[in-house]
Amino acid sequence: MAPLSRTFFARPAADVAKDLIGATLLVDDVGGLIVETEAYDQKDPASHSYVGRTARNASMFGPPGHAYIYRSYGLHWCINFVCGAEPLGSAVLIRALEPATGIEVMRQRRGNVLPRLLCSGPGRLSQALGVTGTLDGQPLDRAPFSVLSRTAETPVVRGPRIGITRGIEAPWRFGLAGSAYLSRRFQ
DNA sequence: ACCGCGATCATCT
DNA sequence: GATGATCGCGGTG
Repeated sequence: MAPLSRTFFARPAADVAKDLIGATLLVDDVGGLIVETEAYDQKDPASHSYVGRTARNASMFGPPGHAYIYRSYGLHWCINFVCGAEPLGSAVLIRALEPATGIEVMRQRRGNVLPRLLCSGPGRLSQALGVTGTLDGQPLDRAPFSVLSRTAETPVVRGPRIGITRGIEAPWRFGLAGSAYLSRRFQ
């Protein structure tokens, strides 16, 4: 598995989101296989970048291959990979992982919960990997991050995104077909 | 299985 | 004062 290069991320968000399925995300050697993603871009009414650059979304307008991390509902952290060429303001939300390494650490952080609930959701996986706002804007090709390319061809399914009230029709959610670690099933 | 709700806070009206 | 790219729990069918 090779680290994903910055050029990998310098493409439209939907392309990156699809190609991230099957890749590996680690934070300080805790993480696993990416099984669910969603794409957001600046023209998208569901996107944080839709209203233009603000203090919160500044990382979305920075260089590709960096993290955009925000707080959700005042409680949870969620991690995105900034991507796209011009125009800026696009990112991929990482929604679910299949846990692979550091599972004991995940269990300590998440509480003694069923394995399939460790990383099945953007807030859950951020908690399991110890992701907080201090990593917002940090590059993905350096510690503590490691994002590694997938090793085999991967069957990808797609559908509408979850938990949004605008842009609900766009099929910009991607998943590993048949995975038991999705936050919700497709179709 | 589905539904409703409370937690908690940055951002915006 | 309301809203959200969420989660976990407790109720009901």
